[in-house]
Amino acid sequence: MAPKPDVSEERKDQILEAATRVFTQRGFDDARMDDIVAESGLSKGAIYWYFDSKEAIIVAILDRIFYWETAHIQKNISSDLGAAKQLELFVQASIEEMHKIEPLMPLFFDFWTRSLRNPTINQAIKRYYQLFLEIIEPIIQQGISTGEFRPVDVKQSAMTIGAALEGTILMWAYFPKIIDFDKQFRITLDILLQGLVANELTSVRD
Amino acid sequence: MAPKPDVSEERKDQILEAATRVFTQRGFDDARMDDIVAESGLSKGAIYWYFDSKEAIIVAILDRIFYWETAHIQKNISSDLGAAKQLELFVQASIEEMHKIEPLMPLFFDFWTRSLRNPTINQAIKRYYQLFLEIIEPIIQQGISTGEFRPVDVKQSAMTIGAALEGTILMWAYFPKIIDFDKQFRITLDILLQGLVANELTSVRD
Amino acid sequence: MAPKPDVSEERKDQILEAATRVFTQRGFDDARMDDIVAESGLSKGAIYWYFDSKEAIIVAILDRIFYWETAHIQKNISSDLGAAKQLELFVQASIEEMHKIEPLMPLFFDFWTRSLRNPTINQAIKRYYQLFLEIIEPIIQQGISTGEFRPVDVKQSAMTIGAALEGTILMWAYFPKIIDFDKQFRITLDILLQGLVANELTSVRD
Amino acid sequence: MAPKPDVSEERKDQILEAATRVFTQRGFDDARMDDIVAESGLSKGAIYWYFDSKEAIIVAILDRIFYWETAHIQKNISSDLGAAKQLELFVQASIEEMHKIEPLMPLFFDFWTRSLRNPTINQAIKRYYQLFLEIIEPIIQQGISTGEFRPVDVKQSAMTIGAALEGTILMWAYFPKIIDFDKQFRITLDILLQGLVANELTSVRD
DNA sequence: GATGAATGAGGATTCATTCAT
DNA sequence: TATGAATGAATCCTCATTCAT
Repeated sequence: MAPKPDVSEERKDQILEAATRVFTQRGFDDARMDDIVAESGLSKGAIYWYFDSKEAIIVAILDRIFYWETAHIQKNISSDLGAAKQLELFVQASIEEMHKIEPLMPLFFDFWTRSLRNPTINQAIKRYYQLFLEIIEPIIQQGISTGEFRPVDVKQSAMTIGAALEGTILMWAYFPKIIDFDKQFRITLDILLQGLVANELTSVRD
Repeated sequence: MAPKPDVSEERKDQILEAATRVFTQRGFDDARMDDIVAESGLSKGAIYWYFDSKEAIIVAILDRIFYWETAHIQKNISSDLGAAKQLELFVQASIEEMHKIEPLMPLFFDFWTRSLRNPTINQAIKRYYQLFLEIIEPIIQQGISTGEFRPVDVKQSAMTIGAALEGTILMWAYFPKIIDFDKQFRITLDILLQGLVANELTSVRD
Repeated sequence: MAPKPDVSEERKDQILEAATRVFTQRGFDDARMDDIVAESGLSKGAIYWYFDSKEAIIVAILDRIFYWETAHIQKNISSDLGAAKQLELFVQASIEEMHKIEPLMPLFFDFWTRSLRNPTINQAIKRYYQLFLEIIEPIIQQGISTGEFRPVDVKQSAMTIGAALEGTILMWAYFPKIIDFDKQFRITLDILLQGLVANELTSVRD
Repeated sequence: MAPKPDVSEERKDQILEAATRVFTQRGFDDARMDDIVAESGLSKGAIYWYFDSKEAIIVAILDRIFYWETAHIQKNISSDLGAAKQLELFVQASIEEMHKIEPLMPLFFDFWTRSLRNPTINQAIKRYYQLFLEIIEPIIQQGISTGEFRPVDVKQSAMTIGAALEGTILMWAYFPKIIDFDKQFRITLDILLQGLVANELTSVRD
C-alpha cells in the first residue's frame, strides 16, 4: 500500500483560508468555530486536530500573512540608485503589496487590538514594523552620506516615513472612497522626499 | 421637601469612568459586565438603567472622548501667523491632547476594530478625522496663497499630515520605549514642512 | 380644608384596566410591570402601593371579571316558564355576556393555565363554574318533575350543558371565522334540548 | 469499526420526556432549563444541541402528542354500522385516548395559552381539532342520509359534539373528583344522540 | 400617597473545547 | 486521522420588587 500522502499542509491551508474569510467578515470575536467548520467543509474535530485553539488559528493566519509579506519586502534595493529613487521603488513595491492584502484589512484591525493582550501577536507585528524600518533606514543613511539628504536623524526619519505610510492605510480604511490610495502614497512620498533632500534651507524653523 | 437632585449625569459618568478603566485594561470583548459593576460600585441593574447594553457603553465612551477632544481642537488658530507656524502650533496642541488621552490608547484599538461593524462608532471616528483634516486644510491653503508653500494639492497634503500623525500614534503603541512621542511628532512636522515650503526645487523626482 | 377625596378605587380601576389591556395583548408572563406602568400612566410606586405584586393584579382582574359576570348571571329565571324555555333564556343571556367579555378571551386562557398552580385563581374559576351549574340544575330538575324532560341525571346533564357551552367558547377561540358564535350556541341548545325532552324513545342505545 | 449508532431520536425522546415531566409539573413558564437538564440526565449543551430553545421543546412535545393522537384517531370507522353506533365507538375510542394523555392535561393548558402567541402551536391545535371534526362530520352526514338522524346542519352539529367533548375535558380539569369522566362522556353522548335521532318532534321549540 | 432610581437573584443561551468511536 | 455529539462554565441581560426621598 502506498504511504498515505501527507495532507497536513493542505488541510492547514484549507482551514486558514476558511478562517481568514470568516474572520474578515465577522471579526475575531464574533466569529464562531462552527463558522470556520462550515466554511472549511471540514469537521470540528479536524480543525482541532490541526490547531489547538481559536487563538492558535488567529496567530497562524497572522504568521502566514507576515511571512508572505516579509518575504516580498524588497530587502535588496540596489544601492547603486540614489536614495530618493530607492525610496520611490520601495513605496512602489509597498503599494503593490497593499493591493494584494487589501481584502484582509479588517483582519489587521483585529490584530492590532489583539496584540495588546497577546504577546505572540504583539511580537509578530513589532517584528514586521521593525523589518519595515530596517529597510528604510539604510536608504536614508545612504542619502545622508552622499549628501542627497539633509543630515537628519536616521531612525526618526525612517519612523516618520513608516508612520506616514501606516497612517495612510488607517485613514484609507475610513475614507476608502475619498482616498485614491496609490496617488495618496505617492503624494506623501513626494512631500517626505522634499523634506529630506538637501537644499539651502536646513530647517524651516528659524 | 427638597426636590431629589438629578444624579443621572453623575451616575453615567461613574459608569463610563469605571467602564473606561475596565475596557482599557481588559479590552472590550474580554471585559465582563460584572467587572464594570464591581469597578463602578453600582449594581447590575443600575448599569442597565443607564445604558441599554455593553455596546452602548463603549459608544458612549467614544462619544465623550471625541466630544471632549473635538471641543479642544483649536479651530481658530490665528491666520495672522504664517502657515508653518500655524501647523507647528496645531501639532503642539495635538501633542498635548495626546498626552491627556494616552492612557486610553488601548481603547482606540477597540474603537478601530469595532468601527468595522458598528456604524455609530464608524461615524464618530470618521467625523473626528474629518474635523482634524478641516483644520489642516485651510492652513495649507493659506500657505499656498501666500507663496509660503509649494502649490500642492490641499486635500491630499492635509491627508498626508493627518496620516503621518495618526501613523505615529499607531507606531508609538508598538514602540513606546523607542519612540519619544513629542520629539517624533516634531521631527515629522519638520520633514513635512520642509517638504511643503517653496524653494527652487519643485519636485525631487526626475 | 376639605378632606382629600378617596381616589383608591379610581386608581385601582385605572391600574386594573391598564393591566387588562396589557395582559390581553401580551399574556401574563410576557407582560412586564413596566408595561402596566406605561399603560396606566401611573408610576411604578403607585402600582405597588395599590397591589402587592403582579400576581395580585392578576387575581384582582379575575375577581372583577367573575364578580361582574356572576352578578349578571340570571339566577331568578321565572320558574313559571317551561324548563326548555328557561334554558333558552339562559343561553340567550349567556350569549350576551359572552359578547361583552369577548375581548378578554385571551385572559381566560391565562387564567386556566395559572389556575393549575394558583389556588386562589383555581377557586375563583371553580366557583364560577359551580354557580353556572347551580342555575342549570334546578331548571333540569323542574323539567324532569313536570315530565317535560326525560328522567336524566340532573347533575350530569347540567354538566353536559355547561361543558357544551364552555367547549364552544374554546373551539371558537380556534375557529373564530368559521364559527358563528350565536348560531352555534343556539344549535347546540337545540340538540341538547332535543336530547332532554321526553318522547317514546327512552334511549337511543339498544 | 462499527458505525456509531444514531442516537439522536433516542436523545430527543429522552429530552422531550424529561421536559414533559417538568412542564407538566411546573408549567412552561415556571419550568427552568436546568430542571430539564437535571430531569433528562443530559447536559445543558445536549439539550441545546437537539432543540434550539425552550419554546422549540414545547412545540416538539405538542407535535409528538398530536402526531401520536392523530395516528390513533379512528378514521375508518366502518360505515356499515349505524351512525349512532359509530359515534358511540368514536367516543369510546376518545375516552381511551383521553385516559392515556390524562397525566398531560396540565400541558394542554399551556398549549392553549401559548397558541395565542405562537402560530406553530396554534396551527397544530387547529389541525387537530379539524381532524376531529372531519371524523364526526361524515358520520352525521350518513345518519342524515339514512334517515337515522334529523336533517341538522352537519358542520354545526359536528362542532356541537366536538365542543361538548372538549368542554367536558375542560370542566373535568376543574372537577376531577366530581366528574366521572367515562360516565360523563357517555351521558353527554347519550343526550346528543337523543337530540340528533329522528322522531316526530322536529324541534322542541314552538 | 407617589416617585422612579436602584437592586440582584435568576435564567436562557452560547460556544470553545473535548473525547469516545 | 476524522467525526460530531456532548459538555458546562461563562455571560449578557431581565424584571419583579424595594425604598429613600
